[in-house]
Amino acid sequence: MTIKDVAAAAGVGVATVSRVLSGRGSVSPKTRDRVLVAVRELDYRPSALGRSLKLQRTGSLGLMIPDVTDPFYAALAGGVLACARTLGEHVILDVGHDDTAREAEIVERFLEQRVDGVIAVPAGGDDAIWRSALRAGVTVVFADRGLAELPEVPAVLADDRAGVRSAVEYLVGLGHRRVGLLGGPASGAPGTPVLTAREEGFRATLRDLGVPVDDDLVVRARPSRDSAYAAAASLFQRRPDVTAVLAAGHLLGEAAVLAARELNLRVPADVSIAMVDDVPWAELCDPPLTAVARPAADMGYRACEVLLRDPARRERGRPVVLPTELVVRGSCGPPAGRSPRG
Amino acid sequence: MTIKDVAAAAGVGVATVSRVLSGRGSVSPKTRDRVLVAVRELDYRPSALGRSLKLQRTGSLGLMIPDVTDPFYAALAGGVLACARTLGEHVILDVGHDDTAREAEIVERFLEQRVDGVIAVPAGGDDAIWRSALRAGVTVVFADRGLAELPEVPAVLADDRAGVRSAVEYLVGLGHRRVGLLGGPASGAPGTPVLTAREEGFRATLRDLGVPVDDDLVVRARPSRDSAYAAAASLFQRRPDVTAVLAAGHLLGEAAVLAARELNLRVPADVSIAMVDDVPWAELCDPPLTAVARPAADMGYRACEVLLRDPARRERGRPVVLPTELVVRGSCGPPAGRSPRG
DNA sequence: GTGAAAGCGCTAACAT
DNA sequence: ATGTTAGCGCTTTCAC
Repeated sequence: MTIKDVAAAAGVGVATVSRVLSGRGSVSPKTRDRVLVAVRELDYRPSALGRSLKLQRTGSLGLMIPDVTDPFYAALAGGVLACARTLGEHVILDVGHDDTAREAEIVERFLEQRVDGVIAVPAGGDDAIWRSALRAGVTVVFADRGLAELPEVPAVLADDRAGVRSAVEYLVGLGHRRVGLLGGPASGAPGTPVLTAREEGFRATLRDLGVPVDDDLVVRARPSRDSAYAAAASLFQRRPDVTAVLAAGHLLGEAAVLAARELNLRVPADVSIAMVDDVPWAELCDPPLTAVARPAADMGYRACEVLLRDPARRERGRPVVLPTELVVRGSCGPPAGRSPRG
Repeated sequence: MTIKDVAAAAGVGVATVSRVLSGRGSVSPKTRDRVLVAVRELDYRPSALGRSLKLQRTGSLGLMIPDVTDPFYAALAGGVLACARTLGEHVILDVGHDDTAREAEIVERFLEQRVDGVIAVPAGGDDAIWRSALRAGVTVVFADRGLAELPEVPAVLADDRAGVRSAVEYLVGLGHRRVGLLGGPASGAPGTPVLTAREEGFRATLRDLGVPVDDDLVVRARPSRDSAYAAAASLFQRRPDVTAVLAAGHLLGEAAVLAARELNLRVPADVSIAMVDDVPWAELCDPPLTAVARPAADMGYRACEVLLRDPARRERGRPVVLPTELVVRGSCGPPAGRSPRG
């Protein structure tokens, strides 16, 4: 079924069919109807392939996230889908697993597909991919993480520094003096400074509040559940004097909760726990976890908007920074110390 | 940058370039190199549009799930992506939110995009969409839910009945006699018999075990958090004598946990809770929740395989049924009764 | 081994 | 108001 068949069936030229279907140009009501009838009769569906080829525009955008299974990125993807829908675009999704080689393949594919734009949560450490995309003429927008090497690529970020600050201020306000940070790129490519904003925010806030920063309380995990758990458990064991810990991501928060439970530490009686990323389980935990909510869906939505309808913002490469919110629940309380080994 | 430019730059015909790039046909090593050099020089990337148009095959498949944000469907999507990757396809993702009108739009778009196939978790109640897709010649595979009206569409399902059975047997084995079911389409379109397999499995198992089925203990919620919570809370309040409850989905499980907590019911001392779907938070709960694990990622992977490389299986419409597994954690114990109103 | 040319389905400029 | 046609970028016969 092609436009030709419809034209033949309706006894008109292909241009006319195109005109009635696209609504552009003028056609007499009579012929319009004839065409419409033929379309229904033949169950005709215009091929996006033909159109895209002609128009040099596919109506599709590529979305690359590290992992669909991660509730944060899933929410981000949801935001992108919502926005894309309102703008009449569809989205090609793929997961890079923070592996630059894989990311390169994915972006390459996006380019071959001639997507109208790309939204990506980049692993970092591979500006080559993105430069190549830029050279090819696709517009790229980063979400959740920006790349310092590529200031020309607009980014939509959460205000991590402020988020961490609010959490640390809350903890210190509760009376904590020895608060640990469970950090490191629990998500993010190995070796990249992805999460340093959080660690920096942590240190800066402590400093501002006049609380001494104990480097021994700042631990970094590699981006795996095992590593996160090991980091959390070792922190709790090595330093029975920590009264509060801030996890710089939901994987790390999960590890903290699990490790505390395993070591029979009561939360918040023995140790207070807070984390960055207000994922759904935070509320189901017992006690429910205090968390810094980053607007994942909004970030996705916004990134899509910037990509598709904000050329102005796109030009000047200043990132869009969205606010975070501290959601206080029951996992933090005043410090009470604990006997060594809980 | 088109194939023409490359041909010109290399001083050959476009056919030769095509041959080199596709690896089909024969070209002398000399010309091959010349072409390859030109390709790199010009940073040429073949357009999937042109190729797809010619080949009548896009290398893409449409994936429609109710919600990316739902950990179960996110995992399913992950499985599809993994399989698609190995088969060299890319996936266009969209979310239907169990709204048939929206589903229709999405499928329509898939068809216009000329996807090679569609994987969908259908809301049900709209076979028109799917018949139209079938008529258009696209292969469709359902995942997670099948449509009775469309037995000709292959489906990849979890063995819900067996899963529920294992949970009920476990509960009854623990000594429970008054076990409630939190059911209804907590996910699934309103009014569809989507979850009835679980309810049926529940009743059948109880019957087989010689435990009387109390209809009053079987409650159905609409697919929203609020409705699920209301159903759970009202069950607990109305029937202080229930000693165990099986939630037929993770949204319902969440509601059960929250309601129990709100009503100060201790788990499992006052009431045992188990649920269908072993989502990540089940392990983070306190106590960790016993759950029937359905292989979401496998289902996605399998659905993709069936779609792309199992024409045989596709023909005979028997669904692929994947096994579930009961993951026993700490949320269930022997019944102990509780004083009215917890 | 290589090139010319047809054609995939569509839109838009041009002609009528 | 409507038909004819070129051409979007590619693959693939078919000649040579």
